[in-house]
Amino acid sequence: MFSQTTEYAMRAVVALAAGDGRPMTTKRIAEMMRVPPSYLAKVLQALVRGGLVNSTRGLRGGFVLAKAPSEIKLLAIMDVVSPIKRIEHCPMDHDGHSSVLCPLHRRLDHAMSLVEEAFGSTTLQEVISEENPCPTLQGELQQLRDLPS
Amino acid sequence: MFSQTTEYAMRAVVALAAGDGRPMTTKRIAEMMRVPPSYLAKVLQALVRGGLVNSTRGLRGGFVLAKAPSEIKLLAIMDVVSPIKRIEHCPMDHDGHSSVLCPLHRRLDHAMSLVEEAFGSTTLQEVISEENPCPTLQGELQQLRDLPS
DNA sequence: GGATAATCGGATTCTTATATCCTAATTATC
DNA sequence: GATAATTAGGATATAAGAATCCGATTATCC
Repeated sequence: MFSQTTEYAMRAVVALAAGDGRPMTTKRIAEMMRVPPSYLAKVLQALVRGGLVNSTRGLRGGFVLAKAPSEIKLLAIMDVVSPIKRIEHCPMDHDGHSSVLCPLHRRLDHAMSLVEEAFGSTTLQEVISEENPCPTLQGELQQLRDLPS
Repeated sequence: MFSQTTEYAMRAVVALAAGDGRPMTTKRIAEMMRVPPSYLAKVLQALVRGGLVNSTRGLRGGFVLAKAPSEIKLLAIMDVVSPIKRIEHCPMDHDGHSSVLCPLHRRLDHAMSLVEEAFGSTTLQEVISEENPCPTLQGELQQLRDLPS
């Protein structure tokens, strides 16, 4: 239901949030989060343009979060790569003279509002501080911590 | 956020539910609900295959609901054309040895569950019996009622 | 039984999303 | 200043979704 790009964007931002604050390269994020590296590069560019992530080029460069994880909502990530388009007026009403939605589109829009609400009330901090039973990611993070600086 | 095909499928089924029970042709539904007729034909075929709609060929043929509107949930329509794929296990965990989701995918899956719940608890009957302020559809339905049998 | 109205199904096109690759620009280090 | 590491951006390929078209099939009516 969510686009592949949204998936990758969320994974990337989670990776950065779970890291130690030093810049992470595309390659490392890609390996860590199992994302196609060349596509991830594009997604990261979009996140930079969207103001969620900062990049530094050159040796020892990479990507870091632009704000603290507690300041980043999941919704903001989605908004960058494929924003939820709420239904403003009934798409069957070509003249747009009705500001009230028809029952069908009221339901559709309501469903979207639930998602918006869910992602709008969750911060990255919550996601990374929650107990993490995913063994794959756990292992990767452990390797990261074991790295020499 | 929902596919165009889902939109069209829901519109078509609402049209049938709001009708008088006589078969409606693709053309009429298309005009009524502002859907590309040739594509609607495909969507209707899918709905027939999914068991939500019955079709009769030939003169005076067309499409009718397979069940009463009170027996059809919005979720069933979505399931036919683009079913919600709940996240069973973390897609970053290639071995699939963890049945518990990681925090990120727990959130993503939860958002989907909200949509599933919303559409799973709404019947077509509720949608069509709700007061309908969409002037476009109102007009079309009025025309339909004024038709000679 | 023939003419007509309608769905059905396949083939095709168009558009968008996903993914890859290569070159240019940038920066730390030696 | 040269070198290696890294992002940025453009061009391109591949896949999937959306939409169209047309001939075949089916059913009704006269």
